[in-house]
Amino acid sequence: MARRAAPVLHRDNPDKEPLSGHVKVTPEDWLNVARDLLVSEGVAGVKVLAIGERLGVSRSSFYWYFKSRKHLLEALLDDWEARNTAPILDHCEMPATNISWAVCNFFRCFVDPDLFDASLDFAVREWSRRDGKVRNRIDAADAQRLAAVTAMFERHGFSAYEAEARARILYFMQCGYHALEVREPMQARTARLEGYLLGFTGVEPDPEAVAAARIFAEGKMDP
Amino acid sequence: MARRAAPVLHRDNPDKEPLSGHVKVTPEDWLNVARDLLVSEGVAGVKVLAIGERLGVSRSSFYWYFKSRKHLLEALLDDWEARNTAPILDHCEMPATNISWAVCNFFRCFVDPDLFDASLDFAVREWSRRDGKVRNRIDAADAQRLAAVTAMFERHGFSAYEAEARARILYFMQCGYHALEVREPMQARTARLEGYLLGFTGVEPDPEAVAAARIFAEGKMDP
DNA sequence: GCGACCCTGGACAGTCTTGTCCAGAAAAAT
DNA sequence: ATTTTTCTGGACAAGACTGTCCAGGGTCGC
Repeated sequence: MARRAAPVLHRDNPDKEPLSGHVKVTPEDWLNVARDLLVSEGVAGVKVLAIGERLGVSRSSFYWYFKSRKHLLEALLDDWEARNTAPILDHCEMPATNISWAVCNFFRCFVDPDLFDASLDFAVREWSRRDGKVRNRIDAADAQRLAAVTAMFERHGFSAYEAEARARILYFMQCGYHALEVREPMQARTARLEGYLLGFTGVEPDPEAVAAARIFAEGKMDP
Repeated sequence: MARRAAPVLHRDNPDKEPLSGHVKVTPEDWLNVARDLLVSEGVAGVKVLAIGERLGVSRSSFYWYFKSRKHLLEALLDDWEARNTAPILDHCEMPATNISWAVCNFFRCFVDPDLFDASLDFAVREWSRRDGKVRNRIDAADAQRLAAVTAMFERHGFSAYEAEARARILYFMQCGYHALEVREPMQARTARLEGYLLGFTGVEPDPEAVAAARIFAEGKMDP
C-alpha cells in the first residue's frame, strides 16, 4: 500500500447530519479514527463498531474498505512507522556546533508534537506488549533510532562504547519519561533538560545551548 | 480489608486433577492468578472465566468470594499498593556514607525482583491510562516515592530545588526505563548505572560505590 | 451419625463483539 | 435516460464475557 506523507484529513463535516443522505467515508477516515482510539483506549478499543459510530456510518462500510479488523491494525502499524521514526533520524543528523546543541536538537523532537507523536508511539509500545509481531517492529524502530543517536555522539568525538552508552541513556530515558505520562510542571521540565546536558553530554555544557534548552523546554521552537 | 504482608501462596497443586473431587480455592488464589493475568495480559485479560480455568474451578466459585469483577480489581489495586511502595521508601532511608552509595541503594530496588515488582507496577500504570481512579492512586504513589528520593538527596547536602530536580530525573528515568521493557544487555545495564552516578550524583562519584554499582547491575545482591 | 454451613457445577439470560450476506440507494459512465 | 459501478444499511450467525440462580456435594461441629 502506497504510503503518503500522512496528511491528517479528518472529515471536515462537523454537523453530524449527512451531507445528502449518503455519507461518504474514505479508508483514511477509518484509519484516522482508529488511530485516535488506539491512543486513547489502547488496541482493545479499536473496534469496528466504535469507529463506525464516530464516523456516523454502519459497520458494513468498513468491510468494503478493509478485509478485516486485522488488516486495519496492520495499516495502523504502517502508518505509525511512517510517522514517528523519520523525525528523530532527521534531528539527530542536523548539524550542531557541539554536543550540547546536538542533544538540544534531539530533545526538540520530543517537545514539538508535530515532530513526534509521543502518544501514538506509546500506544504502539503498549500494544507491542501483547503481540509479538508488533514487538518486533518496535524493537526494529528502537534499534534504528538508537543507532542515529549513537552516531550523533560519535560525530562529536565520543568512542563507540561511550557513544552507545550515552545514546541508550538519553534515548530510552526520554522515551521512558514519555511512557510514564508524568504530569510535569514547566519548571521541572527545564531542570530535567539541564540535567541531561550536565549529565550526559560528558563535557561542561555550552552556556548558549543551556539557554536554548530552556527555550525549547518552554515550548518556544525557533530561537 | 485487612492487608497482610502479601504471602504469595499459589496453589501448590501442580497435577491438574482435583485433590478429592472437590477443589478448594481461597480468595488469595483468585487474587494471585488475577495479578498474574494483569501483568501478562493487562486489565482486559483479568477475566473471571480465565482465572477460574487456570485454578481448575468454575466461575460461580468466584462469586462466592467476590461481589463482582469490579471488586476483584479493587482488591488487586490494594494489593499492588501494599507491595510496591514500601521497599522504595525503605531503601531511600537506608544509611549511606555518601550520595553515590545512596543512589546505589535506590537502584538496588529495581534490580532485585523481590524488592519491587516492576512488571506489576507497570501493569498498574498501563491500567491507569484508561481509568481515572487508578490514575489517581498511581499519582499518589509517585508523589510519595518521589518525596522519599528528594529527601535522600537533601540529606546529602543538596538544596531543595536541586534535590527535587535530581530526584525527578532519577526516579522517573528508572521507572520509565522499566516501562519500556527494553531488552538490555548486561554490559549496557552496567554502563547505565555508571551513567546515573556520573550524571546525577552531582559530585565526582565514589569509586567504591561505582564498583558496588557494577556488582548490583550484575544481579549479585550482597556486597 | 447427623445436621448446618460452606462451596461448586452447570444452566440461563443479557450484552457486546466480529464477520457475512444481500437488497438497494447514490454516483458515475455511457 | 439508462446502465454500471460504488457504497451503505440492516439482518443474521457465532462466539466471548458477565452476572444470577439453584440444586446438591463436602466438610466440620456436635
